[in-house]
Amino acid sequence: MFSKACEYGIKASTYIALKSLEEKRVSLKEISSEIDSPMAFTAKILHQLAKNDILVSAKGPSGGFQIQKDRIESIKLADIVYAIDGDSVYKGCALGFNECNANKPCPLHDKFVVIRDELKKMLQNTSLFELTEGLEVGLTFLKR
Amino acid sequence: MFSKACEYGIKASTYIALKSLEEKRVSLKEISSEIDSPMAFTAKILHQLAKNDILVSAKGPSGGFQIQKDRIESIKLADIVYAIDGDSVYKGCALGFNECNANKPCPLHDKFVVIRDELKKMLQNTSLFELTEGLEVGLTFLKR
DNA sequence: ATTATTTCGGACAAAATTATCATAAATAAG
DNA sequence: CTTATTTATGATAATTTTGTCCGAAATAAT
Ligand code: FES
Ligand code: FES
Repeated sequence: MFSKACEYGIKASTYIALKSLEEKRVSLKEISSEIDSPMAFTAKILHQLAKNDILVSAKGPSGGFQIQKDRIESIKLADIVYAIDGDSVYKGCALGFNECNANKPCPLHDKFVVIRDELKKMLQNTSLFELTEGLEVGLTFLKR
Repeated sequence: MFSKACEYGIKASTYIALKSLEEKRVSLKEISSEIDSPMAFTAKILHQLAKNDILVSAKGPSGGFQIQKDRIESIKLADIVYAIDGDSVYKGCALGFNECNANKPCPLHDKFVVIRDELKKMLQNTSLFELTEGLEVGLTFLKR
């Protein structure tokens, strides 16, 4: 469904959000340990998210990554997925046409669009804050 | 969403179904031309589908692929996807855990399961026959 | 039987994705 | 200013997915 990069991106963002809620900045090392992801690969993804204005990075000792507290509620999953995987999730054709187009649809178009739109809605409606809620109370997990 | 292999598999199966409705067997060459897919790669996918009892293959001159007419309605997209991509579409975790498990869920679990189940239902309810209907009347297409 | 055609099957190759490594750049702290 | 720490960046490697090639096996037609 999502690329590995995207999965790491979502998990990392969620963890950073969780810590940012208590004003803490977190290092790459801590992040990749907490979400169980390859460190260097995660670094690139975080860099990508920083470029896309989703999180803030700081170099040097006591540096790390953070998300502005007041944005945790307004940053949606869709923003993260878009920053990493682009719009393929929203515009992609089920059967691989370059672009989904209702004027020259693939046989699966009608039924697929319904699902894809629900996925889209879900991603657009789910904020980073929501993802942290279950984590805090030990109801959900970022690694096993 | 689906792998390339799966996309080709669905398109090929749909085309074979379309021709099988008029008792025609179709060659690999014709198939990959009609769905615009790499021939040798398509061959492997068709072979895979034949092994999984979704279509019948015949070697030699005037050989090719066919689907039993009386099964075109009962073969569902889910069967094809399963034969090629396995159960990852149905059991996969949104954030990459080995298996989705409600007892130790990822932060996206609850919202993701809803979408995944709808996709599952859609695939289980959509028959190969349904996909051919639009094709016959020029409403849908297998290539652009 | 021979031949032409077509799927089967395995080895191989290319491309994309995922992951690692080494070094540079920034910066906080002493 | 120097040093230690941490992100940034580009090169490289491993893995997976996608795609190609070629000969083997089957079989229909002559
Ligand atoms: S054209 Fe294929 S999903 Fe819309
Ligand atoms: S555990 Fe991640 S989707 Fe169920």
